[in-house]
Amino acid sequence: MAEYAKVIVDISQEKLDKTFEYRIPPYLTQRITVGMQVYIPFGSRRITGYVVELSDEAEYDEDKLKNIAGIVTDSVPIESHLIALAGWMREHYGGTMNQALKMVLPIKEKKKAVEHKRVRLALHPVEAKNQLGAYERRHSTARARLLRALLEEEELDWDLVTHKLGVSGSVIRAMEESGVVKVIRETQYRNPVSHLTSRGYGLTLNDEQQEAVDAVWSDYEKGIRSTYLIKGVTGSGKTEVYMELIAKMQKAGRQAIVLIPEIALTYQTVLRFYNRFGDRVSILNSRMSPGERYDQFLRAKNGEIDVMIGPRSALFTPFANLGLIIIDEEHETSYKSETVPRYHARETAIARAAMLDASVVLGSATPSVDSYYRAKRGEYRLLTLTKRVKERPLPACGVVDLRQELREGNRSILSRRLDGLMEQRLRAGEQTMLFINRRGVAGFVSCRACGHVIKCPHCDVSLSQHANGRMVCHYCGYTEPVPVQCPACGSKYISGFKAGTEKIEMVVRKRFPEARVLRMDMDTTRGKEDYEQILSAFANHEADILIGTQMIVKGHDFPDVTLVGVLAADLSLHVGDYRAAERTFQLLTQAAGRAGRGNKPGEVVIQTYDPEHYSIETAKAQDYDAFYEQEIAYRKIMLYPPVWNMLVILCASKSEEAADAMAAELAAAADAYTGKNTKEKVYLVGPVDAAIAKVNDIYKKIIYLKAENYDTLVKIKNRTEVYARESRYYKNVTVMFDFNPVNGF
DNA sequence: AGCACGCCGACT
DNA sequence: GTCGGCGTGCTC
Repeated sequence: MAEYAKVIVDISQEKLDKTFEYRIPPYLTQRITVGMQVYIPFGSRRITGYVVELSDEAEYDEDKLKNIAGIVTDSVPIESHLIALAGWMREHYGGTMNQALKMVLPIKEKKKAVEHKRVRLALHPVEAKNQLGAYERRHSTARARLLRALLEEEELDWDLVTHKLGVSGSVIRAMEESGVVKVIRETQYRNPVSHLTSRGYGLTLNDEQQEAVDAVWSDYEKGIRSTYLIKGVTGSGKTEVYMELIAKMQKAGRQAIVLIPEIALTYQTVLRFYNRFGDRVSILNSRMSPGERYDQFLRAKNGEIDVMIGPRSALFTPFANLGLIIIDEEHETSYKSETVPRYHARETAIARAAMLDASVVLGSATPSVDSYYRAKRGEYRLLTLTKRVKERPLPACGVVDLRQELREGNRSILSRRLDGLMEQRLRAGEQTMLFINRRGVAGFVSCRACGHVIKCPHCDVSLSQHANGRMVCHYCGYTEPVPVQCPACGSKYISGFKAGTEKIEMVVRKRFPEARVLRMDMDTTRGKEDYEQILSAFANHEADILIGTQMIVKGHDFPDVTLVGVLAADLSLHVGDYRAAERTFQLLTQAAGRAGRGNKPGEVVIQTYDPEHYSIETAKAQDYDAFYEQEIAYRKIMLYPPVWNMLVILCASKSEEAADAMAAELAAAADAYTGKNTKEKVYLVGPVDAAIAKVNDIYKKIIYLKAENYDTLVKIKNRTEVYARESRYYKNVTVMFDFNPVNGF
């Protein structure tokens, strides 16, 4: 029986991100297991923590060990494997154990939802002024500082006070006790999800669908657990395959998790699952409060449900007998977390499945290059669906060369072809969607006459325009001034590309004054409701033309849309990262998929300065395999993921000197380490400035490492992490790690 | 995070 | 001296 326990303190603070060792009193040895929440004496107080490890021997000084005081019984006991999974995530993605645990565990404290603390002036301004005088006379600088700020603005954010104003928590508490300020703790409650009822119907599968089900199920029955990639064209009925597999799992007494991109988690999608599984299904979404999320997790834990549908975070649903994890639209970049731990749901799902003897099914019409590569190598099993359940013609897809347009005197955003087709649609009472991909476009520099894009001579990525009139490579730091003439054709029409949705809206309104136009982008969609509202208004044909960024190309069916225009397809091609071509192909394919969802045939117009680029040519032909072959060849030559693996180390600091110094130290440390300790070749680039070198006065420096094996990079990360913690800059510099980044960096 | 401890300037 | 404020460091 284990006598000692390692406990992680239940406070999310980096300084406390380590385990503390406790002695297990004899009366508890039988009951304590990994994952339990326990009461522990900590300094002079008593707090709670989680048991993360049991051992027979003490590592820490035996004399200093204290006893575990008891078990927290009203908390939901958590599966120990979720803690193991948190450990795996921490190891593989960096960050702290606490951050990983917070991600994985159902909300810890039952009552306390997200608490937002604010500091408020509790006195009349007149009294406060007197008090301020008193503080100043007493030289209570911190108190005076806070009070002065509160006289300007009655209520301040707690974080703002503690960080920006530099007033510590103890000072605020003292002032609260003397009645000068009041700390407001507000919790946000939100409405629960509406309930649906089941119509409980089964379904018949076609041959292909049945084969896919059989492939997975026969493996399952033989005790084989694997990862399956279902590559199924749009409309081939992947969801039916998922549901059939879930039903089989359900009969076998095991549960399933279905991950769906948040954006596709619509009423219709959920309804299909409800229709099949009734109230054995639950959903999770980002609008739910931690409490609601906790309730759903509780239901899963209590065995009230068998299927959980939700975005990335639903992966951590605490099912007792999880048998299947499905990831729909597995190519979606939203499966990669952008906050620490920067985990990828696909990889993490596979890790969790391995711990629980479960299977993983990935599905996509256009799989990620990563997954397809793994499937082709036999790491995943590839299953293909080629037949469309409802036979509908693919939309006709045409490419317009914008260089040609310019040569022939058309300088408008709309090509003549697109313009003409839009007019036709308007007359026919059909709808048009115009799509511009603007995200992450850090101002690449291109020639409007010949389409030439200025690239880094060393890195094969486009240079980004910076405010100082120079262009910078975000991979190696190479820099040169923006040229006045195009180096390829000599034209003076060379500049950073800018064309926003607002500008397009203006142009369209002017050109088609009679049309009803909707615009959807970051500016018009403040909240989730705006988003839904605009899309449903358009779906109800309350407008003729919808203009938007990538948010309009995902989810939602618009039966009356028969024309989709992609205004500048290459915009996403020149974001300086190695996934640009993949992202472009995916976006074009999705955009094309919006045309002709109803009975009328659709048409797609792709406008571009770079019509010969393979991602555009293959998207036009809707030929995934052709795209994949070109793309994987490029990744192989450049040793980019998935062929090799990449680790990005980010150093962020308010002080540029500190960030530079830390980055330099870490680069040197990583370099020295790889030279000595890894047999295989490791490439290190940097430190260089991040794509956005300064955000909110925080400077960002980046180091890139490439190695064939992921584990090598994990080792380097571990080594660097330790090194960073020992550095004298550690206090002032945040160090983050990102493996195989997906959304640029 | 929160608490004790110890330093330091101001005041009886 | 000593009182109170504020920064620092530690918590198994």
